[in-house]
Amino acid sequence: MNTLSTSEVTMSENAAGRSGRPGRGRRPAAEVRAAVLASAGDLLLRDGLRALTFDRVAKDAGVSRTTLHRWWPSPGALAAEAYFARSRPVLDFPDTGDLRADLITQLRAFVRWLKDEGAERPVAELVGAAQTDPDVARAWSENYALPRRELARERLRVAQRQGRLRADADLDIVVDQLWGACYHRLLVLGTPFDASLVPRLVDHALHGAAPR
Amino acid sequence: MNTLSTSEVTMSENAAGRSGRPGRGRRPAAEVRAAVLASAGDLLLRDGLRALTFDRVAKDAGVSRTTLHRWWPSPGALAAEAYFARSRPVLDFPDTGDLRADLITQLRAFVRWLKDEGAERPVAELVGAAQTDPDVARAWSENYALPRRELARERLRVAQRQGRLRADADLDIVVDQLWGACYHRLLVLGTPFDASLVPRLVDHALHGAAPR
DNA sequence: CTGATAAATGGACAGTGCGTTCATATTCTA
DNA sequence: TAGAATATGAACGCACTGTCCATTTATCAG
Repeated sequence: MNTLSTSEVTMSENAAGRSGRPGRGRRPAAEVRAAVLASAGDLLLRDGLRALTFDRVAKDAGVSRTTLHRWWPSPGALAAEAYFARSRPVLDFPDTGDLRADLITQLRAFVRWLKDEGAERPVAELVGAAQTDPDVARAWSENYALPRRELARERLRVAQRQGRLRADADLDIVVDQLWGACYHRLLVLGTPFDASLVPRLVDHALHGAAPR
Repeated sequence: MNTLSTSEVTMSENAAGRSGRPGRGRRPAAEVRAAVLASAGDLLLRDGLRALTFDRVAKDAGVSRTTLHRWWPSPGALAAEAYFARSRPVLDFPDTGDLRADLITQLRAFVRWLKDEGAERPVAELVGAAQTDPDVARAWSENYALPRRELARERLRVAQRQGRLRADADLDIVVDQLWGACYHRLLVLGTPFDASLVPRLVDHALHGAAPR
């Protein structure tokens, strides 16, 4: 059974695609790029990563497939770029002086981004593709994972200097235990969770599970 | 550039494959199954999940491609089964009475399994494939992720009853923060780690990062 | 303004892999 | 031992990638 048969995939001619142009010749780079990213983003959100092929993007964006091969090494890499182009810029990490509150704020925003803003599937699929596609892996770490981890680390460093974290605390581990717990459920276990998990998660990371 | 060109993939005729048989007709089920799983496991370990196609497994195992379609819904699902057939059975969780020591033992075994026994790539690739292949997802959670989480939870429950964990501790979160931290680095960040991480990880989970 | 360069286009082709069907030969089982 | 189950080879259609090409047009340097 082909789970990706053509009939299942709705093909909505993209608005940005090919506005009544003639057949051939060079077109403005910005126009082409915008049409491609728009179509790729739509496809990723609507039908998932497996539906995002060069063939479909080319048709939907009104662009030659050759052009896609020219600029993106793989459909996955295009998907990653399209997703980042559309998702919000990285949020600054708040610093209200209250570490617990700031961690809850930021982590809750992360969970809501996943659960309420439709990021869950694209994120899971992109991280998934990154495991076998080096181009996706690079795009993901450079554009998303590592920058965001750095923001978290900075906030934790400040807290540590202020004595709100132990001097010997390993800040990378704290990050891994906060965000990694969410990714663990999302990617590895597939068990549900929502923003109500966040305060408990932060309290566990700050105070541990052992008796005081 | 095709990173999977035929020339790069060494094709080693599998030992279990087709020992000088005639062309047609039914063959012993056990023989066929063993040859398939052996070839699939070899391919997965040697060349990675993307190289594990029905075509290649069929040729390498000396088996008809039709047979593979009959018994496995996708190459990913076959890869998952092949990997579990070859990896060690789930280890019992030790209970020496020392929770910290037991957690370190078990988590260290996990990290060593990843890093020293070649499980890192197959695990990452299988979890990756699970994000877009429901059959892989099911095989992974049923055969690996959920059973192992249950073992960890049981050990934690005992500790909690003995007062070694707070009564209001969330045991799922503890699991997420221990194993999830490793998966976070493996899958999301792609940053290196080894068994020396484990004791710090356990101490953070037990006592938190905040000052006492 | 103009000529050189860069780039997008449609078209075609081969290669790989999936999914399916079929008649046939063989094993398994009741 | 008869009938059911199933592995086999072969073939076909389909989707997608990767690559080439000649042609047409945008862009930019001088």
